[in-house]
Amino acid sequence: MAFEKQFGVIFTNPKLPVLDYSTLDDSIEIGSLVEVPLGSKVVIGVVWSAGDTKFDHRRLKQIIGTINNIKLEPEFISFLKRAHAYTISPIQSFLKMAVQSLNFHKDQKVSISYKLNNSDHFHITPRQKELVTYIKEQPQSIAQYNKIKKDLGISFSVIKSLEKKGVLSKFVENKYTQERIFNKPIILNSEQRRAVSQLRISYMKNEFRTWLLFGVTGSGKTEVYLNLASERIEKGEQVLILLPEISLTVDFQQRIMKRYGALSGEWHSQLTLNERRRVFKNVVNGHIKLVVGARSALFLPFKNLSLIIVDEEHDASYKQEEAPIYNARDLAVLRASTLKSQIILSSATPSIETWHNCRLGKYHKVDLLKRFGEVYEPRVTLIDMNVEETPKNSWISVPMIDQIKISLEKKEQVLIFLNRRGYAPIVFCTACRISLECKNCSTKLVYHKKKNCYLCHICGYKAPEKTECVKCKSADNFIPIGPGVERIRDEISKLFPDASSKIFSSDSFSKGEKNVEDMDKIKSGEIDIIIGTQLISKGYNFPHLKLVAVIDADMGLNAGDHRVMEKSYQVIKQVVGRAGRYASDGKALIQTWMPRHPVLQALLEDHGEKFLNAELEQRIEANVPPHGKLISLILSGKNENTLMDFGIKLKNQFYSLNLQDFEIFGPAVAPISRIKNKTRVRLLIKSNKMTKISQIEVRDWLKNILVPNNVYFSVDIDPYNFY
DNA sequence: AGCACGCCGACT
DNA sequence: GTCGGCGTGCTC
Repeated sequence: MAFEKQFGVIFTNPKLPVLDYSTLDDSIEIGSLVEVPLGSKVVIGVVWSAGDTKFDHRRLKQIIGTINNIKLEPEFISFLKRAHAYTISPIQSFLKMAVQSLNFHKDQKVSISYKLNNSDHFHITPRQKELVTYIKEQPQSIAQYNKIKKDLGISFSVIKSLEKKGVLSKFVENKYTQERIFNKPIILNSEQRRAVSQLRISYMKNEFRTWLLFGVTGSGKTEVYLNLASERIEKGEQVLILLPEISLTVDFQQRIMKRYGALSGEWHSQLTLNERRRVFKNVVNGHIKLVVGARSALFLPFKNLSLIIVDEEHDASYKQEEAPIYNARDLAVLRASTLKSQIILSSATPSIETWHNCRLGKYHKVDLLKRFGEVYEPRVTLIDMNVEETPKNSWISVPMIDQIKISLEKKEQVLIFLNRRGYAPIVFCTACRISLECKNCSTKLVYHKKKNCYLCHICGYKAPEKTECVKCKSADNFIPIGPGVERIRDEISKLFPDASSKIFSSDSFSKGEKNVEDMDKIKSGEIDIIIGTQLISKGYNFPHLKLVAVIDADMGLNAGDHRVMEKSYQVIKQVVGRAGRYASDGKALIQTWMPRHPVLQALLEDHGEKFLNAELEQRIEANVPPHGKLISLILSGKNENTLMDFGIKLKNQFYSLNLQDFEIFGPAVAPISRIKNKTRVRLLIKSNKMTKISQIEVRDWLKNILVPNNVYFSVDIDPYNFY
């Protein structure tokens, strides 16, 4: 007997409230993924709560049905709620990330394969024999239907009759359900074994800790966590590895393939809808045991996730800057805590927050120490640019040129690092003394020589080659100011015309097969000089690289926020770590105008821990995070007056909360005052102490703010950017 | 977010 | 009189 039940359903649209629906389906319960009618459309929702009895029953519409019988686990729902409570971004936005790939209306394509069972059937026709011989030669005696048809040109009936005889069996191939070979463990050194066993023991004691796996580049952190991952996977549990960049997942997949003989589930924003659906489905049903992905993979509804790994946990790419604004590393810790599972944050240059949490005893540190003769670190030399001169429009100093020359003569690979895409960051009209600006933002356009255009690095606006100066309407007086990687390459080509070079940045290296090719060329040493932005500092291994040359170490140090020291140290340390991982004579040259600066001294002395401790002390003294807390409020919209009015209203409301340890700054027009043709106004809330109660009050206040229709309002907890 | 409703000015 | 601008409010 089915009784009508009533439920509240939540949607993926933040503007929609929880709405009530009825159902006769007994299998529908809280957490069920459903389709419901809404207005004139059918939308996806999640059964969220018991129904509201006050709502007129006669007006209820019925739930159409569940989607593939998927039900979100209570643990996962609780994670979404906590993510919402922490970030103050609408829970619907997080839900959207969890179910965004569920366009199940279109049929999913599955590739059908056939597997050979026994090849010695007595009665067999010539065509059938041909097919049997063919399949025998295939790996694991499995062949895809499409491939059989293409290679042999046989008809489907041949396959069908063999299937009837029991020679072949149908096999719905799923590259994730392939049998895995877990018997290729890499031999660990004693340091790695110690780390693995420390983490394993903690796991077996059900301690559910957050670990920082701390070790220099090349100390083998990856092997340590892959070892632990294997143990979980063998038990049938799921493991998630988060990586900071999409481009890394390709490289990482090759590594996984080598080790496990199978691919892991891959998850990032560039997947096609079909791939996305397939991975989603197999994560939900538990077929995919290992997921390697970018930050959004954190919101996949795993069936039985038991270990999360955040590789390069310090990386700023984990911070999503668009709504919902969140830091995947922090939310990963949150998810692990709702799961009651272990989480490993891995880094050679940990973030100050994580370091702080270790010192407080909230997180636990496991070190991978250097072992003499196994891990090499390059010798760092600073080049004082106050002493060295470079000619106009060149940026490589004489000592650096000399070293590059020596390396090239020895056939050793060189990496030149400059954290700036394009040819020149500013294009200046000498007649009018103004520079080219973006049409939609208050930013300068960057000249890209290869693409032959001017690009806005904030909104992506592209101005064509023949763009004119807004004032004199002429394109004849433009000169490029300052260097980007493309310009450095020009300089390199002039200095070393015989050397082959390749630019490595998000422009030249985004997706597709050419990447793999280029990467192979770099890895094989075919390319003499790599010129790269910070993309190159992330996780790649270059076996032939011996010299790293940093063009401008001071670039990041000019930004005004509390993270400049940390960020500069991390990126330079990571890029320096690319050199000489496989040999003892790796070198790093760093050009700087501030050789006495603590960041550069820390790089020179190579005292990572000392730097972290000193930086943490300074933050505490200056009352900035991780001591205390920052919350950015960002208002954007067409009309600056409306924004300022709303900003002032917010400020007054904040004052009436009467909080002791909090201050509020602003409203003020943001440093980048206009993005995508919307004016931006910012406020900053700062707490001097970590008073939990006040924090909750601020959060509760922010959650209930009524935002005017023509204002976009976003809250950034623990901001990274202040523009 | 969509979409309908409705209030007001401009125009075949 | 009718068309269409967009501000307001609802979707169970």
